[in-house]
Amino acid sequence: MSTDRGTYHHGNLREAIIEAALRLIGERGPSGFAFADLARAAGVSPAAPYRHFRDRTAVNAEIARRGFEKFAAELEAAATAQRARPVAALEACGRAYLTFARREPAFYAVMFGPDLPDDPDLRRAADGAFAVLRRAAESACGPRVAPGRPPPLMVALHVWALAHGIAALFVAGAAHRRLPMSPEDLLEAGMLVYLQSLGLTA
Amino acid sequence: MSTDRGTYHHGNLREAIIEAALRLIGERGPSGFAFADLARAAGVSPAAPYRHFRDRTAVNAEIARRGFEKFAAELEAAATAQRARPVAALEACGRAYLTFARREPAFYAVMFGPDLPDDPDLRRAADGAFAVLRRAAESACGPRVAPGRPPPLMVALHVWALAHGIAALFVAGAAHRRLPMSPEDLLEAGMLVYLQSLGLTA
DNA sequence: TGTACATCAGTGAACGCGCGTTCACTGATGTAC
DNA sequence: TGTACATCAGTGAACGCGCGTTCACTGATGTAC
Repeated sequence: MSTDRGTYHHGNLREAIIEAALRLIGERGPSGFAFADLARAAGVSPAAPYRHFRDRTAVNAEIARRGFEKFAAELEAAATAQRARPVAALEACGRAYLTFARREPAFYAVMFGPDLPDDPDLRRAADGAFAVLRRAAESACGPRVAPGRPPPLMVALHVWALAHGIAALFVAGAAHRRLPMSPEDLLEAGMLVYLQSLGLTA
Repeated sequence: MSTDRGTYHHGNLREAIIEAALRLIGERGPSGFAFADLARAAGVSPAAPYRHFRDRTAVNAEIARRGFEKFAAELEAAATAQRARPVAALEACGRAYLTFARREPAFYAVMFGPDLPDDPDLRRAADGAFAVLRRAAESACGPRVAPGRPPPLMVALHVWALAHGIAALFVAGAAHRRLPMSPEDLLEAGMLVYLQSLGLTA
């Protein structure tokens, strides 16, 4: 933020750029700013960011990577807090999904937005987040899946998709999309119906 | 497309601009082009589009509005084809959702993307599409909702969110997001589990 | 049917601006001796 | 502990470009009489 650093070297420009990008995304939406804006926001000459990032896409990739790591950690924390009750843990993951979308709209927008490169590190981070949900689904489903029931991987995908759909439509989505209940209640009700069908209850 | 029209007046520039925008969005993603590109793509001077659209956001709004109308029509057609079996009709709506996302990625990206104004016409069109799903849910749930079961509105929201989540993550989303099954199968399995729980089967 | 005229969609030249990128440079930092 | 030097993060000026927007205009179209 400080335009006057008082020193020639910034010290932590890389971090400052990421922070500036997150702030700008929060204010104006993703792709609502230019690469040069990052330099300006960090109080640095327009050439300086090139020492750290090739271009805007590289900044996005780094933001998304960190976002997925943070996301994975929060899902993990939510699941761990309910580790004694696997079905409740899975539900807690869903809730954590919505919480993340609400509290970190900038991360969320980049993580699931367009303009992301096919970076291996990024993919790994995203897979890591999904893996948390998958493990939660495996615990919830138990060691033996009854015939005719979806395997845990599919359960994880259903929860992911439902939570993502609710988050995209009603949390991160257009502000004018109103809902006669909270997104959390909508998700909880949906998961309840779904999990009951699998013979699982929290 | 034709740069040489041979006539001073274009005749149907408004349509040509919309078409050009859809084509460009399809090729480079939403926000992957400039307002001036639309004039170029339509083979017209850079000032011409101003006769029809204020700016890029206005073009987006028009695309989204048409997209929602088309979307509503396709959901309606899917439901009508199964009108004898209300639960199957609701499932067909879900499938139509995915089909639309796959066949009309440009419309889809704009309809659910950022950069949309809070236009009343647009909102009406979006509400109209949801209304189709809602009616399908009402038919599927039947006239009397058993106590403890979610009301039809909520069922419609669950189906909408699940379909939207699957579409966003695995149809329109990052190409690297792989799935060990088709999005259609994932949705069908999810709806099956969900509807079974409500005592509904197609 | 023909003519005059109003309308308005599209022209094309022009503008100022800010973006992305480069460049030779400068000065702070850390390390070898 | 002091000095010389290599490294490299950040400077600031400069560039070409294309964007968004404006303007007085032109010519096609439709309508009134």
